[in-house]
Amino acid sequence: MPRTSSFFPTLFCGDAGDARELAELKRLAVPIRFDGGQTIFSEGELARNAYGLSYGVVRLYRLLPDGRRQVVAFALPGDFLAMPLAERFSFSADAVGEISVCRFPQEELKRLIQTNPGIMRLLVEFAARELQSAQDQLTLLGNGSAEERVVTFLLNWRRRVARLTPAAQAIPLPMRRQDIADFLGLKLETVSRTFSKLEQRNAIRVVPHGVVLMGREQNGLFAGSSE
Amino acid sequence: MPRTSSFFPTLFCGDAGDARELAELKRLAVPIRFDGGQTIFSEGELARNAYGLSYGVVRLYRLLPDGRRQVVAFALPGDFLAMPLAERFSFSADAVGEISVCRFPQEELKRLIQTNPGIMRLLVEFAARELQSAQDQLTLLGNGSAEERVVTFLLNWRRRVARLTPAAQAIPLPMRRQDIADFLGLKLETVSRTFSKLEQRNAIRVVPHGVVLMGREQNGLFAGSSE
DNA sequence: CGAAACTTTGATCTCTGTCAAGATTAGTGG
DNA sequence: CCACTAATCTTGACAGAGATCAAAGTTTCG
Repeated sequence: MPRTSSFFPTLFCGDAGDARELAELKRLAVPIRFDGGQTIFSEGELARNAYGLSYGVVRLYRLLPDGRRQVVAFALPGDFLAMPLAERFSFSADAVGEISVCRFPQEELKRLIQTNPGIMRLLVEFAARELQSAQDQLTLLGNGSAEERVVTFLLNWRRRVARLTPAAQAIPLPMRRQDIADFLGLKLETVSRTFSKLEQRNAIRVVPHGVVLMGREQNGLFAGSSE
Repeated sequence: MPRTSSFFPTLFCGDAGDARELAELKRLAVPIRFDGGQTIFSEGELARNAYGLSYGVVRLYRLLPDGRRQVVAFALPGDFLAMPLAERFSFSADAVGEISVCRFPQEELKRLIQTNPGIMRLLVEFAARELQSAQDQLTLLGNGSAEERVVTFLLNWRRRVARLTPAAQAIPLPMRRQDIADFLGLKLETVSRTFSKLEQRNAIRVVPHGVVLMGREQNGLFAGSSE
């Protein structure tokens, strides 16, 4: 699993944000660790803190009254787990395997953002990227067959993971089949069957905690999500 | 159809943004009209201009290589048609019936935004609202039956329209069945059948360019989108 | 008035969901 | 370290919601 720079402020600012702004952000950040399965925050809760991911994978999801679940996104290091500035969380977040996050006191972060155009800028860009990624997902759920959804998911996931840990033969899939299913609007049996079918066709190989994409399975199916 | 304040800058700023910022925004705005069916901009195009909607309805959509279409959102007065600051449009936009927009030269708008924290703030909030609305839609497409999708669409649409034109017995539906279908990830026959089924059950009445919701059909199905 | 566009309705098929049983993996305690 | 249990994943059989194909009805507009 991604073990890289491993500090949210650095990852979030990238090369942009000037040194002073980065320093300010670091000053507010409180590092915290969570075990797999633990909940960082829940839908509807007052957003006293903001969270940025340093290490690991987080699933962001909504629960419907009748128990159905929609995984809205999987967060990776460098992502805010929710838009800061929002009054309340509009989804829940929990750790997929062990993670580390940076916690920011909401009020102070707000002040920091509103007085630093550079950070504000990064935030708008982050929001725009998230929005586009959500629209990609929308397009996928609105039009794609089970196979298209799974393949597109794998390709997008690989791209995102590769950015963090360039080397890597197999694509790590730390989340459960159920998580993937809830992300793709399918049932877990369908996800499982689709994996099997792709494997029989030698398009992928299913390994313990991931998959290996075989021969240039570059099915450019749907526009790739997030940037 | 919505005939209200009818000027984008005013609608966008609401009560927030101070007078000077609003004046600046007005100064950059060039009003333009389009007929129904005309395209304002297309996916992939360089974003030389930004557009804000003053009057009418705009469908924002993506086309897949094989001709399938996903309507990503319907814009109403007060909405930006796309995030300013983006280099290129990530979807196409065309008029549903007659509309008026404000066109802004991208570069100057960018400068205005980056020097006015108030406007920047409004923009972040707009982005956050759009993101949440996209996630609501995701949840709907990932979990909802045809009927849930249609009912949720009607309720959300009514809420948004009501904000602009408070009085209104029937909910206006200026878009085509095909547009609704492509928004909800269904086929137009399914949308049509679902309308018929709801009508037989006396939940709605289908009228020439809209529907009337009958007796408290307050099916609080999914979290209501956008804000 | 008449043609084109749009909508509704019908008949059938298919993909995915549902229900159920096995197989595999992970985790625990002896 | 192994046996045993619980959790997760895979596979099978069947059913159903929505897609597809086709035709009739309605509205729009020149």
